[in-house]
Amino acid sequence: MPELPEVETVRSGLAPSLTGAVVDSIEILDVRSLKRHAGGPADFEATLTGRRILGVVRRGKFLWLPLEARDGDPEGKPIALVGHLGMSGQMLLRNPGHSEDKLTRVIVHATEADGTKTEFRFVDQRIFGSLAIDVLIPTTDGAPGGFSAGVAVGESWENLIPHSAAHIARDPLDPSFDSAKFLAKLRTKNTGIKRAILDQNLISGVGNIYADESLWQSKLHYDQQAKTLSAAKAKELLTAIGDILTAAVKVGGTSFDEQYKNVNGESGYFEISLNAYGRTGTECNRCGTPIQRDSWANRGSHFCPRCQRLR
DNA sequence: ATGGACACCTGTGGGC
DNA sequence: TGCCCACAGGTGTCCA
Repeated sequence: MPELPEVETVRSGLAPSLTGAVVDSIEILDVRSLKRHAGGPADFEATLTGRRILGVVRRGKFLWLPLEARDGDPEGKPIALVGHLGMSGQMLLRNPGHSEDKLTRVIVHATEADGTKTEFRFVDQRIFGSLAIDVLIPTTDGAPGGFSAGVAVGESWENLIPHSAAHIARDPLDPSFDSAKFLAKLRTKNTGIKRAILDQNLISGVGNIYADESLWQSKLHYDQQAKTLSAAKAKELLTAIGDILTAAVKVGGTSFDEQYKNVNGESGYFEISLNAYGRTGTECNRCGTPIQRDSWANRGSHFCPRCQRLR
């Protein structure tokens, strides 16, 4: 469920507590949450325990925590704890002794830089999300691997990205996002516009909610071929994406059920301003026509059949 | 390069 | 109340 604004809300919530914190111990309640860790649960625990966390970084929907190097690291390569929330993941910070959170899969016990004890709890209903330790490699453009405003320890990890996230394009809130390059590439794509903006190799961070919202905002049908967009229309769409993601980050992400929570276990409020997603049958806020939901690519697409015509 | 189907999972809500 | 089906914010892989 979480898209860029939800993941950014989690990132900014984790950073003050976890930057500079040291991992004391790990509790693995469900090994399936570690399925993307190549070495298995025992290796995960051994590699993470005793490490200092250097920062909290995000690109698109991927989060990672660069870890302090130590003797015995394979090939002396820097590593990070990489997290993805999948459809239903949550990362909660709890005081020791806090009541248990349902569907908790992994708990990392840590001591913050000021000595405070804390618990980082990875909660995930559907287990499409994961935690894994991965090597960090240099970014191809030499710029920082992702977004990590604020506190940090050192900068040896700055221009690196986890190997498992290296194929993910920069997101539109990344200072190193190249708008001109994205727009040019978008207009060569021989595919529908929604498919294109959901392609994390082209632009990252956009998921089903914000895709539908951005297309509604710029009056585009989800199946409109990307290559038919004028330069101006493509730019209008990118502006809508940026504006909507920014607005959603400001209110702490979107949530309409128990599945998305910030690190304190609280929900966001963006649902009040959704114009298309989840509004099947209700009147379009622009023209009054009922919003339609089509089955599309094994999921749903919400749009106004009058404002967003296929051309 | 593109797209479709499917796999990975659990939980909830609606209809009957 | 119980059962079955549809549906849910994502990603990766295999196969035409």
